[in-house]
Parts: sequence; C-alpha cells; structure tokens
Amino acid sequence: MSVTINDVARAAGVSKATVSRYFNDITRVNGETAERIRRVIGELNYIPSATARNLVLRQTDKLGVLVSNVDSVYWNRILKSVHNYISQIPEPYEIFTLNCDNIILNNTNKSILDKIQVLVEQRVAGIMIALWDLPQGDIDYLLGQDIPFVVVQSGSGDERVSYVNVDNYRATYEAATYLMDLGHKNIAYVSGPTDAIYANERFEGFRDALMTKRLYRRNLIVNGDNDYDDGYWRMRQILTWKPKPTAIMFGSDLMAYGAISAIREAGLRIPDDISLIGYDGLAEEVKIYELLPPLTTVCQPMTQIGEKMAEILLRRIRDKALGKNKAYRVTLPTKFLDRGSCRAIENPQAEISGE
Amino acid sequence: MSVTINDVARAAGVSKATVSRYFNDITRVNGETAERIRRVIGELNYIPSATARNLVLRQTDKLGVLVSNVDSVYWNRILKSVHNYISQIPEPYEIFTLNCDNIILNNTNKSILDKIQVLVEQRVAGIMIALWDLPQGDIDYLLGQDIPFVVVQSGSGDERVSYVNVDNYRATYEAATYLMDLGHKNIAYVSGPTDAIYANERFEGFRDALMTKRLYRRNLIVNGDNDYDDGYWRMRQILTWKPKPTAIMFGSDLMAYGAISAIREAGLRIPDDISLIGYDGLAEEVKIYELLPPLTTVCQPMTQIGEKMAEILLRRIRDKALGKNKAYRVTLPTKFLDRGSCRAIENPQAEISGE
DNA sequence: TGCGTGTATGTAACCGTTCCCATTAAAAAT
DNA sequence: ATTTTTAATGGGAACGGTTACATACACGCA
Repeated sequence: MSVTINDVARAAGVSKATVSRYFNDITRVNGETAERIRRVIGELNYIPSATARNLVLRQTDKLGVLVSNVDSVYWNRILKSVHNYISQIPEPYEIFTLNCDNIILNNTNKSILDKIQVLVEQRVAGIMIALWDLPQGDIDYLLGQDIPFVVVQSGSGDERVSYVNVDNYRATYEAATYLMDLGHKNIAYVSGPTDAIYANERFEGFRDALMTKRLYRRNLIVNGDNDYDDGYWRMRQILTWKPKPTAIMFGSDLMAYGAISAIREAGLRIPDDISLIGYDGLAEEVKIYELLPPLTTVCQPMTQIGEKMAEILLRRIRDKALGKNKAYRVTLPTKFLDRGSCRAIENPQAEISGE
Repeated sequence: MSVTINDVARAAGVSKATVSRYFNDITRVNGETAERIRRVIGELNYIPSATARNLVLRQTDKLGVLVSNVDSVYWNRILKSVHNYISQIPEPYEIFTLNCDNIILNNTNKSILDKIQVLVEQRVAGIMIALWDLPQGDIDYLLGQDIPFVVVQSGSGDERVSYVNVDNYRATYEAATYLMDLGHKNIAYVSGPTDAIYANERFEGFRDALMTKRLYRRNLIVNGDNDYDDGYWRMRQILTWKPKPTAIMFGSDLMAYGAISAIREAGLRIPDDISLIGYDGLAEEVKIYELLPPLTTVCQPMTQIGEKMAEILLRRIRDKALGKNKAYRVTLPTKFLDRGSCRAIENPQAEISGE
C-alpha cells in the first residue's frame, strides 16, 4: 500500500515525530537529519495523508465551494473571481468545488444537504455557497456546525447568515422605470424560478415600479426557468398574445437571448418591433458575448461578488480563530447598461391589454 | 466540538462497535437496539466523520478533477458530462474539482504538481486531468503513485497513461482539404499555444494537408493563445498583410470569434471577403452560441470526452481492486460542421504570397 | 564540580472510525 | 441434561498522522 510516515521514519532511522516535525516545523530538526529525511522522502515518494492529518487536527486548509452548475457563465465568473482572490492571499488555501446540478436537475435522492455534509465531513475550513437557492433547513444545519460559511444570492433575512447579495429589487425597479419613461405601457415580465428569493426580488422591483403608474397587469407575467430554451419558448408564446407587449423584461440574460432567437425566427426586429431588457450583464463579463445581438441589461458585479464572498469567508475564518462569531452581509449595487435593445414609443397605443 | 460515534454509543447505552455496525451492516444489530441508536443519532445530530472512516479504510469515494480553467465552455461541457456520468453509476463517488488557471496565468510559484499532490494527499480514489497540457514530469509522478488517473487532450505517447484524445491531426487535415477544394490557395493558420501537444497536432494536420498541394507557407502561420482577445489581435495583424489570405483556420473557436470581431470592425464580410474555420464546435454545445455569427468549425465530441474519461477512470479503479493495471486509451473522431463561413473561390488569385 | 539552559529526538496518547476476536446468553441439537 | 449453534454485543487494536511531555546530551558558567 502507500508509504506512511512510519516507513519514512524507519528508513531514515528516526522516530515518526521527527519526520512530522520535518514537515511542520523544520527549525526543530537538525540539519543533517533533515537532509536524511528529505532524501528518504524522495526515494520512497512519500506524500503525507491529509486524511490522518485532518483527523488529528480536526481542521484543514481547504475551502469548499458549492455551486449550482459549473456550466453557467454567471457562476463561472464568480468562481473565477473567488479563485483569483484566494490565490493572492498569504494563506495557502485550496479550493474544492462541488457541483450540485445533478441534484437539482436529475432530481436524484441526493440533496444539497448531502453535498454540504460531504464538505463538513472533509472538515473544510469554510464553505462558500453559490447556489440559486438554499433551503432554510440546510442553513440551519450549517449554523449548527461550527464551520464558517457564506452564501451568495440566497441570503434571506436570517441574521446569523453571512452573505453577499445583489440589489435585485432596485435593479428591476429602475429598469422598469426606464421602459415606462420611454413610453411603454404594455410591458411583460418573464421571471426566473418563483421559488428562488432573488427571482422574487427582481419580480417585485418590476411590479412595484409598474404599480406606481398603474401599468402592472398580472396576465403579462410569465414564469420561466432562467435558461435559453425557456426564454425561447416563453417568447414564442408571448408572440401569440394580442396585443403584443411593446417591451419585455427578463429575469436573466439567457432567457432574453433565447427570446431574441424566437423573435428573429418570427421575422421581427429589435428594438423596432419589440424592446427587451435582460438581467445579468453577461456581455460585460465575457468578451465573446460582444458578438451577440445587443441587449440592454442589468449588470451584476460578478467579480465583486466573488471577491466579497471570499473576503467575508476569510474574515469569518479568522474571526472564528479569535472566538468571534459575527455575520457579515453585503448588498452590492447593479449597473444598468443601455445597449440599444429598447426604443421609445412615440405613439403609445391607447389600448392596454388585460384586466 | 462535533458529535462522535462515542457520544452516540454512550447515549444509546451500547458500544461504538454496535453503532458502527448500525451504519455498515444493520442486519447484525438487534431491532430494538437499532431503533434506540437511530433515535439518539437524530437527537444528537450525528454525522459520521468521513475523515476517520477514510483513514481506517484507506480509501475514499472521492474523485479529483484537475481542470485548466473553470470559465471555459470547452472544459465546462466536459466537466458537466463527467458529472452526469458519475451521478448515474451505483457507486457513490463525489467529485472534487481543482482549478489550475491561477497557476497558469498568474505564474505563481505553485505548479500543477502541487495541485496533483493535494489530490494525492486527499487519497482520492482516482484523478481526471483536464488540462491543456501536462508536463511529462507530472505524469511520471502520477505513475509513481498508485492512484488511477486519466488524462484528456494531453495524452502523449506514454503507453502507461490512460487517456481520451481527439483526432486533432485528422480534423485539421480534412478541414484544410475542404478549403483547398473550395479553391483557396492562400490559407493562413492561427495556432494555439505551440508548447501544447494538441495544438501541434492540429497544426500538423493543417500543414500536411497544404503540403500535399504545395500550398504550405510558413509565413502564413501565426501563433496565438487560444482566446478571444488573441484572435482579435492576430486578425488585425493578418488584415494588414498583402495580399490578404482568402481563408484562415484557427486552432480554437474562441480565436475565430475574436477574429470575426476584428473583421467586422474592418468593415469586411464573412464569407464574402474572407473565409474562416474554427475548432471546437462551441455552437453545437451551447445554445446561446446559435446567435453568434455562423462559423464553420470542427466539432469536438465534448460530451463523449467527459463520459469516456469517467468511464475509463472507473474501469481503472475497478481494475486496481482486482490487482490489474492496464492503460486504456481512446481517440475520438471529430465532426466537421459547415455553418457557412467559407465560400468558394471562383477566380483563384494567381499570385500566392510569400516564399 | 555541579547546575541551569538549549537543542535534538523519542515516547505515547489521541483523533473517530472499522473490524477481528472474544464473550455471553439464548436457542437448537444431541 | 449436556453440547453445539447462533445472535448480539463488547473490547481493543489498528489506520497515519500531531504534539505534549520526557529524556539525553552538550555547553557555558559560577
């Protein structure tokens, strides 16, 4: 089987304590001895077992990241930013990413809690949770363990939870106001999954903005699933409405792009025939998206989100070492980016659909 | 600190051996006792320590993945496919992803070997290596450990290494032939990093194809870095050449898209003014890429690559349990996809540049 | 000479499991 | 009634590290 510290100790003619010291505090081992150990390690190709080490130390220098799905630009930018941040600090943390999309999509009997437990069992020093939604039960479980963690996008009202959030409500409120200022009166909204906090926040911003001008109509609200295909199909459905909305806001860029595909297919033009606003700002983050049809959108500060997450987690880990236990919470602003997929309505149509 | 098996045993009035049996072979514990243990576990919120378990069993159910950069569509599709495959098998493997891009980009003092060692320290059951390039030294190191591993895209001639490769040479050979059949005589090639095996294979396929018709010119070869920005800048440079090549092949779709951006900027049209061929087939994999300007390209079977990787790794793990040690190697075919970014040359220009 | 000091190393307990090997009591077989 | 089987459980030694404590020795100094 694999080489252990005992093998090294024996071959080097020392006790395993000395070998251990060689790794953890080399100043406490004699130069010649150290050299001997070094050679033996090389010869035997010895790698200490993190398992055994973690067991006795009851801690590791590993950080766990739980991410919804790895193949999403949004989470990727955040992940990347986390990696960047962590690689620039003095502490030698290693980041382990655990993917949850099979749980969510395949509806297996595994739950997010199982994934969290995997991380807990690993005795990671801290956990970053980059999920679209995190059940309160799981939050309670995490609070029960004494592992620092930080949550993004699913920060609820729980005061004990550290999180990085985005000002979703305000973002859509402003975007909707922008559309109304352009003269739109018949504005549809395609929401993300209604069971997710962030999706509701976005929707509520839209709704409240429209309500200020009595333009909110429940039958102009569509619930989507956030992805491209969903945007495509929802748009095809919307295109059959009479009258057609003059503008549509989406809970995600991906849905908006899917919608663009349906709109093109129908032979309509943007923004001449219909105005669109997305949400995420993918084109701001990924160069290649420049080549996509322009989309006015709400940009999320993904890089900043990742940095803040990592920063807060580290602060919590350091706090824990000092016996402190304080939740940190940040809400970051978004940036509205007009890329030309909306146009002004000169002759607002008299008739408003519904109700 | 956290609840241990001893706490459970004490609270349930049994020995820890019985609690252990409760988890591992419940038939060997009395019904009433089992019920008592079950209750205590619930009350104490006990979760067995995987660390301790792994230590005594000398194995884990963790698989490690080393990936170049998480924010790449290419690796993402492969990762996703790996996750899918693993989630469908009976064994309860957990996948830990380790990201290497800070190593490669930031040029830190950390090396890929360090990352590999982290995985070895974790005593993962197996390792998947999804890197653009893997130094031979690292391969040797891995072969020295007795952890099964499989490599993608960097499989060299080493017979002891299991890998999943793509028939890069043939792919570019055929793509180049296609261009020549369209009448192109002045064809440039923008290569990926020249120190990577796959990039050379692709280039060689191109070169050999052109050589068959004596059209290969060294001064039409540009070395790029595979990404969008690089494609953009290389293209700007190429556009200054006189005469301009009538067609350009790229070592990656990303570079080709970057080039498209430069071409648009220059007011030229594709394929009317210039023909392009990419490599990867991103538009085949990611729905949203449908909206990008069409690009004729070589599609890599990313899903299949991920599946094969996972499949081979598992086979190797099972083999190891049987004392077998055999390398598995697969080379997958690509698919040429004509999406209309190339046109035929009716009046091939007489003059060929260079030499 | 004797004593304190510092350096280098060894000894052994411990981390939280698994599992082999008793041990015990009850059931079955003789 | 005695022996054998079987079922249920406990005791304790691993697993591979870390670390507090003990030990041994060399050195400088009163």
